Amino acid sequence: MDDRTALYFALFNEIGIIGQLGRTLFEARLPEGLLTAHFSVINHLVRLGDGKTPLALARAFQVPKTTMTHMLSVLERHGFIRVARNPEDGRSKCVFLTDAGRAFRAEAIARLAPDLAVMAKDIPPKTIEALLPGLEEIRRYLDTHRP
Amino acid sequence: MDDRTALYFALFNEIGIIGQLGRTLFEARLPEGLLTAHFSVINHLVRLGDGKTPLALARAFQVPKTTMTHMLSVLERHGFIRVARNPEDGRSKCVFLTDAGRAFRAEAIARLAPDLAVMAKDIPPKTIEALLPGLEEIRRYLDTHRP
DNA sequence: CTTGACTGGTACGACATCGCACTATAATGA
DNA sequence: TCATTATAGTGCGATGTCGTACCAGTCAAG
Repeated sequence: MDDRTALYFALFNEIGIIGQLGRTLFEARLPEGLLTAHFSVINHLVRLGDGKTPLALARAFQVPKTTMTHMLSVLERHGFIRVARNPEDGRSKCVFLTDAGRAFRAEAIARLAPDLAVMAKDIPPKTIEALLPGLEEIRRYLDTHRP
Repeated sequence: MDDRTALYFALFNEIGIIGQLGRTLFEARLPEGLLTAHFSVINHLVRLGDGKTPLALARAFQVPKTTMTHMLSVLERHGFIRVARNPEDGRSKCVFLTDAGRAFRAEAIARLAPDLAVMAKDIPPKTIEALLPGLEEIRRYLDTHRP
């Protein structure tokens, strides 16, 4: 493997490990039976607005639509979302947040915050700020160059 | 959510998305039925030496030992590893790479290299080099502060 | 030794993810 | 209009992940 390949390979390796460890850490703070994947959907709807269709969400998360169907059913069972038919397209639906959904997100973030505060003692905010622009650039690249 | 929490939160968010997109990209280059998780185990054995026990691998990847049992059975079925009993502990086993396993890793990397070469046009190696130290620092922190 | 606690691995069941096939609705075009 | 094609969502089966319970082997106390 040549040096350049090794460099990019190392990047994805580090990111994969951090993602795994971070996910495990976060899920230890979530209510029983809820995963990071579920939180991510709620978080997405809060940040970018609800009313999205299931297919739009599946595309945003780069998962098959069957996976999204299942995730939404879990979220609906917990009362975090409400799924209504799409008035503009009879085939489609629209996903709306409920108050419980917003509360779930707020509480999950509040539960995680202390861990991040501890982490900040070892990894100062300056380090994070320095990393984010590069990571965002890579994310944008991958997002626009999907297979 | 206060600014500092938001900063660290954004970091894990970006890393999660990049991990997801990178994984999808990589798996499109792997043979049918093999996932990044399987490749990672082989890659780990090549880089850090084989002969590890299943439990040591499970800890290294931060997955339950039952998950590792399953992953190893898949790799053994493909002929990529050989599992022998541990001469030093009758309860335990040792995992060894086969030639097919090393070949699988080499081919997977070769298949991914062109994608990385294309990526390098938009995201120069300099950017990656600038990111890696910070990411490694975060990875080490999380690795030594597991729940 | 023998007993009791501990550790490495696995069997099994529950849930998550995902590909395939199918239905219902929409859009297109002859 | 009506037939064809495309799109949104779901049911189902296969596989991956993981918690619990269990067995076999090890270790430590006595």
